[in-house]
Amino acid sequence: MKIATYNVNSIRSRLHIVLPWLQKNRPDYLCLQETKVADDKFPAAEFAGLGYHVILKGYKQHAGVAIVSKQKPQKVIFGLDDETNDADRIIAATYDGLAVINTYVPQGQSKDSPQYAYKLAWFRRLKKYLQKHFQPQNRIVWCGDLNVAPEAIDVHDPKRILGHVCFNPEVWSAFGNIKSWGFIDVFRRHHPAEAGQYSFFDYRVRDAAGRNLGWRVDHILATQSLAGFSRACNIDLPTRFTEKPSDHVLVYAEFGDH
DNA sequence: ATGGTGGCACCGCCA
Repeated sequence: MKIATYNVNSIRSRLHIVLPWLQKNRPDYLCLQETKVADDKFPAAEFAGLGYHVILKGYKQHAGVAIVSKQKPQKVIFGLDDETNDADRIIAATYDGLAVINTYVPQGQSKDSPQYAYKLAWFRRLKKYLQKHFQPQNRIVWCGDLNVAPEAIDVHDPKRILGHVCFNPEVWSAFGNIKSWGFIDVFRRHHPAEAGQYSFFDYRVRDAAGRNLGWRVDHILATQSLAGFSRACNIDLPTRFTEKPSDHVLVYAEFGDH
């Protein structure tokens, strides 16, 4: 089983990257974030043309998530299933005993902003959601743009970046609280202590990708029963070195016996 | 250095 996650920063502006990647690599699942498109304008036919199903939720302008899959999803949950819901930030589906949870966690803007409080609360809401809908002993993969760099080796300049909304003890604790529910960082399982592997490069930093000035904020996590079978997890840097790239790159993992 | 770039919406906002 192959799964990938990619913050596209507009799906309509990234089809020239996504469709060839799908065709070449044929993953079972591709989780997309920041599709930035309302549902009726999502380019679903392009995915159907490659033999993929797609479930999606987005409103105009910001956020938006989708799961592209070979198999038809059985049960789909849109949003956090609470009052605020945030259906354009989390979408989950089950496929024959596997649950795929795709999230676009709020970035948080700055530590003194309401958006940051919202981000921290978002992790608490996610914990409730997991407890309500899922069980950690089952096969679950949680992936997406989680807007957290978990360790010093996940950013290019930890001393300078410390205190950022994606890199500080408070978000590490919020993220750790979700992980402790039952998730293992699949990338770190295959690359323990390896620094310099990033999934996000700020557009505003000159030649960020060329100079490898990045952050690892896009993740693939899995519950123990699934993570035990992971075979590889890698960051697809070439998705950054193309025409009109997203500021994120694609991350992919493989599970199973071949 | 209080910018920089990019995307979508509108004429700012979020990242």
